[in-house]
Amino acid sequence: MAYQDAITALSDPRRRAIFESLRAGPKSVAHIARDQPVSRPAVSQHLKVLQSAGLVDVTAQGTKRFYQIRHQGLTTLRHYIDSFWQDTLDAFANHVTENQTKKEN
Amino acid sequence: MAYQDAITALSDPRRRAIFESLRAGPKSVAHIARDQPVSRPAVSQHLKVLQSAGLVDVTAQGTKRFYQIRHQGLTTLRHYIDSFWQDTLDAFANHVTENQTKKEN
DNA sequence: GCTTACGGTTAGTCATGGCTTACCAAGATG
DNA sequence: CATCTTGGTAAGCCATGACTAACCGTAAGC
Repeated sequence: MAYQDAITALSDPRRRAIFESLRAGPKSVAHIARDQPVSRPAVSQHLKVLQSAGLVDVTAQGTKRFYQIRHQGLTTLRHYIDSFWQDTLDAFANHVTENQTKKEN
Repeated sequence: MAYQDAITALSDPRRRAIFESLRAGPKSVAHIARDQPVSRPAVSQHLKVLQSAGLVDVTAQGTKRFYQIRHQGLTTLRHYIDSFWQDTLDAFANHVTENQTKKEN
C-alpha cells in the first residue's frame, strides 16, 4: 500500500532477489523457487509480502499463479524519495542563514 | 554505500523517523533524540547505520555533532528503482509475444 | 584545575521475522 | 474417479537486530 510497506518488503535480501528475478517477466511460483536456495513455501511467503506491499500482482492460470512486477508500487516509493529533494535543500538554505542566530540545537 | 544498505537502513520505522526529522535541516544528536521515544544511545546507533549507508553525514562543531541528509545516498536508491522500468516493460512485451510458445514456466 | 554537556561504544535482553516441515485445497491428467 | 501438480497456510525453531543501562573520552564553562 504505502511506501513504508514497499521499503520494508524490499529490505530483505531474498525478497529483493525474488523481486528482481521478475525483471525478466512474469513467473510461476515454482519457477521462481527453482532459482532460489530456499524452499517453495518460503518463496510463497515472500510473494505474499511483496503483494500486500503493492509491488507485485498475480494472474491465476489453472493451478499456476503468475507473479509480475507492479509499477505502481515502485512509483509511490519513488515519490517518497523525490520528496526529500526540495525539502532538504530549502532547509539547508535556512540553516545557513540562521547559522549565527544560535537557535536551540 | 550501495542501494542495498540504503534500503536496509530505511526499512526500520524509527530510523526512517530520524531520517525524516532531518528534512527540517541539520540537527545535533540530542536534538534528534528529544523528539524520539527512545534513548539517546539508540538514536546514536541508528545514525551510525544511516551514515554507513551513505544517507547522512556529520559535521562536528565542538562536542556537538550535526547530522544532515546526504542526497547522494538517495540518488543511488532512485537509480535502483528507475532501473526496473525499461527492464520490466521489455520483458512484458516479450512475454506477450511468447505467450503461445508454451515455454517452461 | 574541576565539573558539566555531548555523544559514541559495549554487554546483555527481548521481540521480530525468515525458514522448514507438515498439511490441505483445487485444477490438470490419465 | 484416482493421482499428480501447483501453491497457499500453520506451527515451531532460530538468528537478526533494536533497545536500555552502564561506561568512557572529549570539549565547554565556571
